[in-house]
Amino acid sequence: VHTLSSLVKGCFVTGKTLDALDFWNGLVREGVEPNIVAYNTMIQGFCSYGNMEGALSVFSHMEETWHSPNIRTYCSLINGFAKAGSLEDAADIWNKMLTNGCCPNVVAYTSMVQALCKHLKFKEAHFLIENMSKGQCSEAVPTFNAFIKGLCEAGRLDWAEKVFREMEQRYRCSPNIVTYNELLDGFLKGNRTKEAYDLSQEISIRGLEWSLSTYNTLLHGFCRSGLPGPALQLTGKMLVDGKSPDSITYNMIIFAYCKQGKADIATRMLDLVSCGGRNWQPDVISYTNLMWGLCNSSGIDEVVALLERMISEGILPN
RNA sequence: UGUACAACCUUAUAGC
Repeated sequence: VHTLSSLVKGCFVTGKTLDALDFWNGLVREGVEPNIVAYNTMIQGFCSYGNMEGALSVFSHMEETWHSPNIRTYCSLINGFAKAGSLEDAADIWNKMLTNGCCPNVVAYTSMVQALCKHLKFKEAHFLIENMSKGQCSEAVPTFNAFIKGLCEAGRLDWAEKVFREMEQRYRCSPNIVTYNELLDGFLKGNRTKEAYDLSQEISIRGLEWSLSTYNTLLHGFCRSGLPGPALQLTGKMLVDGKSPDSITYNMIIFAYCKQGKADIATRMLDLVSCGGRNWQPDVISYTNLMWGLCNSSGIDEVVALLERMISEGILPN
């Protein structure tokens, strides 16, 4: 059984879902009796690819053979359905979990809050959080983060701010850098620049460290507002602070140049950063954006050439 | 020796 779990896990992490299924079917047919770990590995594997039919079929097999799911099983399924945007299915699993006498942990709460937020059920999400025990609340940063993100995305910034204050004062749960990044992004996208700035200062005051996402979030705000000065200043600060840009950083800058009609600069930037010993590889997004930029400023030939270059580098068009 | 990357943040686009 241990071998089965390992094989299945290996197949999933390398993207070979079908092989995972083959191993599973083969060994089960030969009389290997899957245990809870093997079942969870299979279910989590399917869920991580959004293959909820696959996950459910394993789950049914589990029920038919009288194997009890544990909290990990339920978490995988709820999270899978939350990501797939299926609130009803997530709620079904949640209820089944309670029926079977399995108590939700903070991971389960986080996924369920996500599912509710996707459907703008903020009152219900709040109610769910209220149900958590005191001890759970203090450990539930991701749960509050999921809630805050949902509120920000829906433009309910004031509500998000309220949750931000309450999580600490009422629930004794200190925000982390992710919490700050989400709010920062929310304020920037809502054009509440002053509050965004204040918040960015508060991070260091509170003894937290800016993450790469913090820089990227701010950079995106500057690029979006067409503020090349602050944007360049921030990339400078990034390097001084010892943070290496990633694909998100590069793609944002390339796109910003394209939007300004400066596809030539964007092209040079891509070449500069990806060639000559640099370790960045442009991805589909980089190329797509650059092609879009070239469409506006160059001839079709250049665009086609870039497309061919992308394909020759082993990146398939989406 | 097996689920141990089970949950939370940041980038483009077209179509519907």
